[in-house]
Amino acid sequence: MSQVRVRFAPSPTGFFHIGSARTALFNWLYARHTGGAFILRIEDTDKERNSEAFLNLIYDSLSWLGLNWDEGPKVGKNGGGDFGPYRQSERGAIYQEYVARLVAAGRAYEKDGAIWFRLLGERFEVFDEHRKKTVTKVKGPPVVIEDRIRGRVERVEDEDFVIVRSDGNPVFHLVNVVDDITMNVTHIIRGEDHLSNTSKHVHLYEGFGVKPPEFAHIPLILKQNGPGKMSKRDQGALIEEYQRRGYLPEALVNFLCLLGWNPGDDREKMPIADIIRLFDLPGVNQSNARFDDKKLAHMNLAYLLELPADGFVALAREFFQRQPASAPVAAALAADAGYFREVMLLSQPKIKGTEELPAYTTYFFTEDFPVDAKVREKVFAKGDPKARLRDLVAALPTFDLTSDTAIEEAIKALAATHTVGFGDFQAPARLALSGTNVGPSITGMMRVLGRERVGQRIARLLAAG
RNA sequence: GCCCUCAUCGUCUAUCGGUUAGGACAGGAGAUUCUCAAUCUUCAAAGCGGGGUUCGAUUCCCCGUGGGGGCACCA
Repeated sequence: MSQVRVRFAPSPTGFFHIGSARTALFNWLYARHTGGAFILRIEDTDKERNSEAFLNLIYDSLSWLGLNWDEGPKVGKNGGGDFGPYRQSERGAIYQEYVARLVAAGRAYEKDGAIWFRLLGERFEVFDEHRKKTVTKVKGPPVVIEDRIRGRVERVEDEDFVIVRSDGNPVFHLVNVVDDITMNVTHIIRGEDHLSNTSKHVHLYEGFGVKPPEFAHIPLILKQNGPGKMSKRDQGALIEEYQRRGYLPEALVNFLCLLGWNPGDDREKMPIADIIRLFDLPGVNQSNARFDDKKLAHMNLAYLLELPADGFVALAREFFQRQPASAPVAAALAADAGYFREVMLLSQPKIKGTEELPAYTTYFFTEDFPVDAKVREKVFAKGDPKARLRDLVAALPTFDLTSDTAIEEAIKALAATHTVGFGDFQAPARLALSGTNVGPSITGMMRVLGRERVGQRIARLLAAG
């Protein structure tokens, strides 16, 4: 059995989105599972819509997701593999040669300046109601595709089709097939939206006298609200967005695997090594899957929680460095990495995603933080918060602020002497220190902020009202 | 309009003819806690409809219905 060779063939005409990522992922998984080669081929024949920025986005997104390619642009020193070049814009001569072969064999002909592929079979004219014109149909046997995921699919291709436009540019179907032939691709794993095109492709293979590779058409990802498949314009569709929001690529990859595939049991969160081991084409579902950002967020949370301290701090640092409007944080980051670290570690078990970090931690980095009026009203409506704050300020100099447990003991002792509960101190103190009622443990906040700032903030709240 | 394809809780899915139809996310309730999360317990929630085949169909076949995709000198 020869080596498996799969490819991912995006065109740099737009943002890199979830659907493309999953197609790339399934190809990559299959290559890694079988010990085959994962090829990246850039389909940049559409000169009008191509852009270098989108091309770089493809490289960046794949790299971020951890989908390394064995052949393709940016691999090695010369060209990136033995079957290059890997950008269609550099393969014009190859296409010309293959078209010439078809013409020589009588399987292609020129008409209206374009070159058409000739189907075999009886030909007849018919008026097409839908297109309102007379077309030449060809009566031939159906193309039979033994798809590795959908099973047997039959389809009749009944009209000759253009393979080279009148401007000289070859069309997608032609270049796609020629590239797959010349790159020795063994398995074509692509979205179901290409299933109907496959009959054209099979005819082309036959025209070239080449046995078609295996086909595996994977289900599409549907947008979570409204009808249709997910496209670049849909909410949550862009890989770039998750990158910017500080999602963990491992979490996104794990989530994407579960859209249309499962290990056969109840396992969901699993290391990539396990996924590679268990992934196979027969395990891929046939039905389309709807994107669910809640489930993705949950997966991200699960990965976030088990991240080691250093990893989380590094992630937080990267995230804040990308944020444009976080001057106080940036300053703190530069001035006191230790303090930044303590603040972030306080937040790790509490937040659902890195993107919550700014709102969750601003008051650690500035004295100029807002006080939530509603929370304030609520806190002041119960018990005697001012008395508790005065007690706290008075006792503060005697507190051991080196550990959370010591602080907890101290507050409990203080509460006991005033015959009130821990909560009577917790709520007003939290309001004073953070201006709100959500956040890390009050003991952790006191420890990290330090005696001086804790005293000042409580005093400030007391003075204000 | 034509062609292809799919069909289990709201969502992602398990079940390869016989199950109290299981799990996860989301939702409800409770526990715990120093707020909020997390965590744990728990509740509610599904086989699109109609015909077959079979002792027995969610599972196999057919027809509907519904969803998705494709029908270019886009990729």
